[in-house]
Amino acid sequence: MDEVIEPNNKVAEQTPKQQNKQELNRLLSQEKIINAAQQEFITHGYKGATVQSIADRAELPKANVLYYFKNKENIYHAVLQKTLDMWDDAIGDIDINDGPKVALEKFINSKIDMSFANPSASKIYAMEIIQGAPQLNEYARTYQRKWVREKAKIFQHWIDNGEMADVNPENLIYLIWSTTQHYADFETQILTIKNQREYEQEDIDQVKSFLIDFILRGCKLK
Amino acid sequence: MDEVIEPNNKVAEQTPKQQNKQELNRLLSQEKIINAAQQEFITHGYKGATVQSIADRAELPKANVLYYFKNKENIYHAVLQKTLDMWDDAIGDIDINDGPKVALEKFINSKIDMSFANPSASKIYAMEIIQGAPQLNEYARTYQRKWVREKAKIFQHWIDNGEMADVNPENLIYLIWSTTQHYADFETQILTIKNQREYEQEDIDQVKSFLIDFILRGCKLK
DNA sequence: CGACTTATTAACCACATGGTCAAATCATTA
DNA sequence: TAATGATTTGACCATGTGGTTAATAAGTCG
Repeated sequence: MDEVIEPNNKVAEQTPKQQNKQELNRLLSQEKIINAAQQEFITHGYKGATVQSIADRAELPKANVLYYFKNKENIYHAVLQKTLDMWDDAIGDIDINDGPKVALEKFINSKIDMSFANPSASKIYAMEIIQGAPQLNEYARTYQRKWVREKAKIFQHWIDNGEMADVNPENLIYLIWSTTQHYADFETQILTIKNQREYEQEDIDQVKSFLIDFILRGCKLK
Repeated sequence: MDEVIEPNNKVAEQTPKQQNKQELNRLLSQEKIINAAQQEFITHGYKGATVQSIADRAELPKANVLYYFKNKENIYHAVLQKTLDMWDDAIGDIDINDGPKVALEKFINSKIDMSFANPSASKIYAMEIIQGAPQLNEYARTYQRKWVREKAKIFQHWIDNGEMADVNPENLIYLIWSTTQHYADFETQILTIKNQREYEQEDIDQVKSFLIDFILRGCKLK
């Protein structure tokens, strides 16, 4: 009886995931291209990554890549967009109701997870900022500025309430960003110093407990 | 005919500071080129920086630039070398005789000063590492690995001696590196968020006291 | 099936760029 | 001052690369 309102109708108009062979294949190709491009952009920079090298890595002919994305800049934008989406998704929020200790733990945790799970996104983002954020200025100017000021206000509230040490909230945010992202961006350096080929779960756990412990203590929450 | 093989050949090979007009001019041009190249490499990446753009910025004809540096790769190496030299010079050492508190204060201080005084060097270095350190692998493998292990040992000594909290020394070093360099590498982002055009002395002092305070507390030194 | 849309790909091309060269100029030294 | 060497620079060229095109194939839908 509760046979739903739409039995076999075209539901899911929002996300028409795979309707037919063409559609499916198109999405697949686009993703292959974006992933290939991401790697090429990281290792060779925007100008250094050639459409041909992206095509090779995606195992598609160059003309086919240009068929899906009008031009190289378009590919880059797609990569950047994917990066920002991931950032927004994965970024743990800072909830005033959690109180400083739990909120910080949650936040640091999710940042570290993101860093280790997808270092490529972090790297693309970092390079973009270092180069002067030609494409992301607007993003920083609106979205991030708002985010930082909002969260800073929450920290300030806790500080005024005597719930944590009187540290500058903005600098605290930067400290968390920088320390967590460092393990993604400087992966090569850290692994070389540690003489390891890649991170292990143990490393991740170790970093996590170190940072949470250290930062909480810095905030007099421990 | 042949005026001797090497009669009065290049004297003063060590430090021929300024002997004559030519020598002086050569050094001047080389420095102009390296500085111009540094900026171009930061904003456009290795491949994206053209010899022509470097020449323009240095206010020299392209052929002249190629006269002083055989090719583009050579220019890049010079920029990288300058960066590493600066790193080595400016990096405050960690002296076991200072004890943890003073040693950390000194170290953080010099790192921050370096970051704000020469963000370009930090950026070049960061980009190189993010891209997989194609040129700096050897540097990390030998010099840095040794440095980190040496300093980690000093921290461990203090920890064993009960002079500071039992934090992982290696992660502590990364934390200091990442937090201090962040203000150079992500300068664009931070300034955009703060809605400022450039850092002021006040900002530098503020960051300095925040970081020293926070890190010392994290190490239970305060 | 048959009309139509979408996808695939080799062959091209215009142009930017790294690097060379040779002729002219400047500096140094005997 | 003359000889020698260092520097300067416009003109040039080979190559790599982003992007186009056109012809063919594959998929879709009535």
